[in-house]
Amino acid sequence: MKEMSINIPRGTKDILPGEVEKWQLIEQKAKEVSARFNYKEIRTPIFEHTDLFQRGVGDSTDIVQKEMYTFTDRGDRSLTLRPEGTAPVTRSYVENKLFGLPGQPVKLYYIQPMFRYERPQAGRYRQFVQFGIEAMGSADPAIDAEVISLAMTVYKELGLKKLRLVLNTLGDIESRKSHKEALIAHFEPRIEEFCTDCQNRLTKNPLRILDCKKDRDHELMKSAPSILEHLNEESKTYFEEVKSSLDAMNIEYVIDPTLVRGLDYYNHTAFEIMSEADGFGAITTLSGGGRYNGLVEDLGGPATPSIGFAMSLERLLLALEAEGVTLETEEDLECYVVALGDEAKQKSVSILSQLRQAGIKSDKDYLDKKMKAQFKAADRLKAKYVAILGEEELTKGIINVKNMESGEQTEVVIEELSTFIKQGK
RNA sequence: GCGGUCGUGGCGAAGUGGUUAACGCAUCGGAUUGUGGUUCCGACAUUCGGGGGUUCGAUUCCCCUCGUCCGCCCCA
Repeated sequence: MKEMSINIPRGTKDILPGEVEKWQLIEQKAKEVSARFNYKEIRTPIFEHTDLFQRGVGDSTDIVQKEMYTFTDRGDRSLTLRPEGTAPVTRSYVENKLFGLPGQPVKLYYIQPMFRYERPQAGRYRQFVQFGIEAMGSADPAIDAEVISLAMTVYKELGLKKLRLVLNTLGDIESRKSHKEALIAHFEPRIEEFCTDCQNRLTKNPLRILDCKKDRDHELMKSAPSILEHLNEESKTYFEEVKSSLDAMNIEYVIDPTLVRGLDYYNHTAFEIMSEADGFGAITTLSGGGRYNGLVEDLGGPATPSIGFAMSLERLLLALEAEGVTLETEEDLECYVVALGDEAKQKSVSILSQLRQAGIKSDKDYLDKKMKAQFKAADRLKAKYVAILGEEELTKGIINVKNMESGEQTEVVIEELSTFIKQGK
């Protein structure tokens, strides 16, 4: 590297040919499954007003406190590269009055890059791509199950097997309040025994103490009041119906009462899908989601019960690799045109054009290589056929077509080259 | 924000305080003139992330810096 060269920003990645085909494949799968479940794509801007995330995601969250890419534009507006997809989609839903569309609920999906300022490590990047869906305008527990099912379908159809669906409920506002009070009462007397993070969490969001990895073995952790004990009848019933809908689809899950999602807007159903593949790394969460019945209203829209999830495509790719799933992405060349001499080279341009117009994947040499080197190039590109054009062929008005697998060579009238190759398929 | 690891040609990877920095892969050229995948021969780092210091002399020792990868926090 020369000292003047500029390299890629930390936590970002170039996706080069050879790798990009895998992306195309999983994106295509996400889109196809979404369409099958009747979700429509939505695209929102890469940046939004900073306020959107402060209000939507929550001021107390790590995302807002320390991970946002925020900048001021020339008009002195504070803007932020979106760190997640739900707040922007909700903003758009409200702004474009999608609640007034015929055909409710509104079911949307997106595949877009997200940005968070964090130290990169395996499965964590500063720019990463999330595929996510939002089902807005229904409080039917069956749609919670549909959302989960959609995520699982994408994973399973791509070939992942070692998956673990973790399910929890955070209850409605009333249940959460009751649980929160119980948690504070439980931890407060002995909070000095916990890490400083937990001490801060006590007042801000005591739910997250349960999520602490440092103090997980503390005796108060095990005896902590569970949300499940504080669910009111309505919340309890809701959770039961989500579970029975999952059962009806034969989707397995484990209940984890300590599962707490990191964003403020969640209530009722919360879930995460993890990879249990060996050697996956420290971060095992492939996707996470949950219900957010208050968010639309918080952002100025009508009360709109909604649920969604987001999955990281980077982590999906890691999981596929960890499970040894190979994606079929190879596409060989159909025909390579070898031209010898100036006249043939000129002619090869129109021949290539003929092939490509006929839909045949083809190429030629542009480095003025000798015949032997042209063959090597054709070989490396795994060309099925090589069409050879030299002086002899030119005078006869034909082209020699060699089948690279069999070695068989055939004289073909130039005008019939594409027809000949198509027949060979 | 904290901790660990590493940084030699396009890639992988040896190496030593001191004349020409192994090797493998890839690439390019050649092995009698228009035919590939095998084989053989040849070419390919004035330079060891960057800067400074120690030294007669550093890629190898020290400091700083940048970057990588991994982990913590938290998450997708």
